[in-house]
Amino acid sequence: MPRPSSRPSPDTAGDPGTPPQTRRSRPVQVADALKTWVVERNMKPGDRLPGEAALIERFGMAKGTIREAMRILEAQGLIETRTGPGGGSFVGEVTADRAKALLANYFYFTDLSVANIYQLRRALEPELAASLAGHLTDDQLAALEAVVATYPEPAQSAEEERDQHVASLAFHRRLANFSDNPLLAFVVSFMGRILTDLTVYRRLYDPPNRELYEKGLAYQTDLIAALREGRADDARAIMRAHMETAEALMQRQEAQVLRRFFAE
Amino acid sequence: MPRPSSRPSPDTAGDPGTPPQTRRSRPVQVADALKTWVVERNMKPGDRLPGEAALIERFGMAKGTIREAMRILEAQGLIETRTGPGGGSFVGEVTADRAKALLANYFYFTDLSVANIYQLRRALEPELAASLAGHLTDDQLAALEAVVATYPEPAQSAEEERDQHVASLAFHRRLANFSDNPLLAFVVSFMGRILTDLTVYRRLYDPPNRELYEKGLAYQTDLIAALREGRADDARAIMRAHMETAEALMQRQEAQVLRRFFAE
DNA sequence: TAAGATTTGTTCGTATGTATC
DNA sequence: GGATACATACGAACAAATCTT
Repeated sequence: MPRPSSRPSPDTAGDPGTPPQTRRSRPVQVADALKTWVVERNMKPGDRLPGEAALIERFGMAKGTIREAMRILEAQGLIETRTGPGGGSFVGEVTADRAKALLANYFYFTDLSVANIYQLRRALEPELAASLAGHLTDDQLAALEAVVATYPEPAQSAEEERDQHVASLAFHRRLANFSDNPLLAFVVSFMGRILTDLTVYRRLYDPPNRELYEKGLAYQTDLIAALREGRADDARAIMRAHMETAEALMQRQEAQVLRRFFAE
Repeated sequence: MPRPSSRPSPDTAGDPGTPPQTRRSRPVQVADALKTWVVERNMKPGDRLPGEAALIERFGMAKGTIREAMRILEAQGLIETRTGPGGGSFVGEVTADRAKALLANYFYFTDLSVANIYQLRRALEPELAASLAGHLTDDQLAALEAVVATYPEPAQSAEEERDQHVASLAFHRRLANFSDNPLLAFVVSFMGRILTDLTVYRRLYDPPNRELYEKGLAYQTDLIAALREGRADDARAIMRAHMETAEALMQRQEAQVLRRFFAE
């Protein structure tokens, strides 16, 4: 049964002014078309896209091609898909987690050092703290205090020291998410994620430095007080000092950032 | 011709300890498996992955399923695919541009204001300038001077003012890419991209403010001199002052960040 | 509970396009 | 130009998930 092969040739003569540069596959074309379609109609997360059958008809392409296009959009977090009646594809909000995972893949190939990350933390987190001073609700302050309360005694080993550092990072990520600046929140939280998930702590010998530990934790109570009382300059100074301590802790543990892909 | 349908049931009884949470589709499973495969074997960009036929056999799945998996990886920039003899799929480095595009999609749903972006620019770019002072080659300095040379006369209209601001952003992005800190380079460059591509400038009336313009451009020659002579503190101060001027310019023009999806 | 309807998910076989030799 | 090796695309059937009755 010979099919008519009505598929239009990809290089249909015309359009000499726009060299197609890298000729894009059909699934990519469909994905791009759907993207602009969503933008033009100003669709919002949750709005439904045409079903497979409709898209097959509208684009005049086979089911497999359409499905590949949907997987492309899904991989970027732009749509979600459900089976069953009432199912279909829907505009999906790109979550912060997904955006961080996609960005982490970039840094899989472009390695980061602890020093690289702390250059940004030193610049950003003091500003974050200052901008939050006097703007946190009691609930938010309580949430921060709850994190502090989880810390156990001073670390007895490098492993415990690591655990405490991870817990401290949770404090910072929570703080970041209180910011009303989405970009600042994202960048700070992203660094926290990298340091939490991707960092290996090498120092398995030598006793923990108790003084360094206490300096590393005491700041949080002071910081919360400054935040509550709206002392922006104090909050900034406290955070700045802490960043230096934290970086020293990381260096002392010979921490390294690992290479890894992220799924979702 | 009845096919055997030897497809294994997705919920093959066992494994009660690991509730599969959100059951993942087969293409996603394949994509994840390939990701860990690449990481475990420490493969590098350009290394070749098994061909379609091999993957079909290894995973025991149909061609369409495998192809959807490849589109997922491709959409994330993790592989590239070529047709023809010697073709196939290859590990592909995630480019900075692609990472920025994926990240920009996140901020499509999480709107940014000019003030949001400048909060980070004020914190980061002075540090960037300081860290670069005394570390740039003559070629790099010449490249910066070349950008400065492209600026025309003081703007006669808000439109020209916009053009000059865009040109100035190019200066900053170039500077960012000279950094040996990939994270800092990425964040600064990303902000430059957003401001360049996504910003609309509203002020179409009122004469440009000549004094503001001159302050807005003179800094670049001073900055280059400070960079060349290794005066880190000066470079920081110059950049800091410029950031304030630039933000004022944006506010004066009532600039706004647009919503838009990015393709590649 | 069960049956039916609806929509995506997966498979198989075949044909076509593309780059290399 | 022809042969080869690979990805790309098509179409029809079947499977699975999920909602409704």
